[in-house]
This record gives sequence, C-alpha cells and structure tokens, in this order.
Amino acid sequence: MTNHGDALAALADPTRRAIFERLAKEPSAVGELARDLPISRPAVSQHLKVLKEARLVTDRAEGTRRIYTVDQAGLAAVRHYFEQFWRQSLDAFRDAASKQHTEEQ
Amino acid sequence: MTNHGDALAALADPTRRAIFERLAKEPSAVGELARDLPISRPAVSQHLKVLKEARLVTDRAEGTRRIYTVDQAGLAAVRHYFEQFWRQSLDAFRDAASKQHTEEQ
DNA sequence: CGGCTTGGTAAGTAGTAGCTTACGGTAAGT
DNA sequence: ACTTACCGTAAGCTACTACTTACCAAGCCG
Repeated sequence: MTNHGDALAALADPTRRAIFERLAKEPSAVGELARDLPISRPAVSQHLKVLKEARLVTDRAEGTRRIYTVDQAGLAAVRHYFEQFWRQSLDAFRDAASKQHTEEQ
Repeated sequence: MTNHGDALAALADPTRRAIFERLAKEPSAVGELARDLPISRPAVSQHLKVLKEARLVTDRAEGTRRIYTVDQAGLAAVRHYFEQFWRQSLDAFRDAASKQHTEEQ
C-alpha cells in the first residue's frame, strides 16, 4: 500500500542506505548494526522503522534479538519505478529526435 | 562524479519527483512546470537546481527560456545501483536458504 | 532604447528529520 | 526470582529543507 515514494525517501538518508546495503549482504540484528555505525542503537532502531514502513526490510524475532532482512518485494517495486521512467524518457527522446528530423527536411 | 546518493535524495521530495516525472514525458521550460504546480516559480527553479546537481536533468537555453530534460546517463546510474542490490540481496537470500537446508539434514 | 517576458539568486521563516539520553518491556541464564 | 542482554519508544534539541517575497540579469519585440 505504501508507495515507492516512501522507499526513495527512506533511501535518501546516507545512514539508512548504509544499513540497507549491509542488510543486502547479510541479515543482521539491531545491535550488530549499531556496533559498526557512528550512531546510537536507538537511532538505528528509528532508521529500521522507516525502512520497514517503506517495505524495504522485514524483521523476525529470534530470542531477544530482532533480525532484519531486506524485503525483495519492496526492492522490486523501486526497481520497476525506475524501469518505467527509463523507458518513458527514452521514448520522449526518440520522439523529439524524429520530430526534429522531419522539421529539418 | 556526484554519486547516486544525491540522485536518491533529489527524488525523495514529492514535488521534485513530480517535476522529474513530467520531464520524463516531455522536456519543459521552468514557467510551464510552475504553472501546473502549487508552488511558486522560484521554488521550481530551486528544485531544478537540485535535480541538475544530481545529474538527473540537463538544461539548454532557448531564447529567454530554459528547457529542462532528463539526463539519461544519471538515470541509468540510479538504475544500476538498484540492479546491484537486487542481485546482492537475492544471493544473500539464496545463501541463507541453502545454509538452512544443509542444517536441516 | 524602453517595456515585457523569462528565470536564477538572496534573505528570511516554518516545519521536519535525525540525533541524543532516559525509560520500559520482554526473553534467556543463573 | 534476580540479573543480564537486547530492543522499541518518548521527549527534547539542533540542523537542514522547502517555501515565500523581493530583487536582478538577459534575451526579445514594439
């Protein structure tokens, strides 16, 4: 339900991108992430909340720890978003080129 | 030189996304964009500056008007960024799955 | 030239985002 | 049951962001 706009906003922050990139390599717990980052653990929790609401990550309980993983579905949605404008802008470019071509006749 | 981080930050803003999406459909001048948006023309200029620094759009002069167009190269860079994490997260998922599979033996 | 259109920039302001510390809550170990 | 480890949330502060109005520069046309 939440759209790709939230996903882009979520990935706009450098710290959040670092977290996301790390989770892409391997699922991790909150404390593990915080250990390698220059911010406090609550800050990491807040970032994870944003990423979760943007459908970019998922979490599961494992004892007292919470393991966060990237949500492939949400990532695919962002990918399709860019795919769309990739095609659209290419079409517009092609239109403009052919139009100019006919005008030069 | 400017990395995809700037591009994502640029597209994080809803207004800037609207501008970018419109430019993907057809190149436009600043005033034309401002006419269809609920913000002032200077605000549009500021947004275009951000998009330009992020390598997402290019501008050319046409009389007193400035025509803005999407920069396909910058857009491709963002696309490749997601392509990378798409593969990476799939690999990590596959690794985790196979690992769990062997553990279940 | 003088007026008009187009657009970038400066300065100032309200709102929000990201951080911190402090606290509460749950699961595991002894 | 008590302690320890792990985590989320609340409250508060600072910094930045998106917007406004006012101003200035440059190309076009009478």
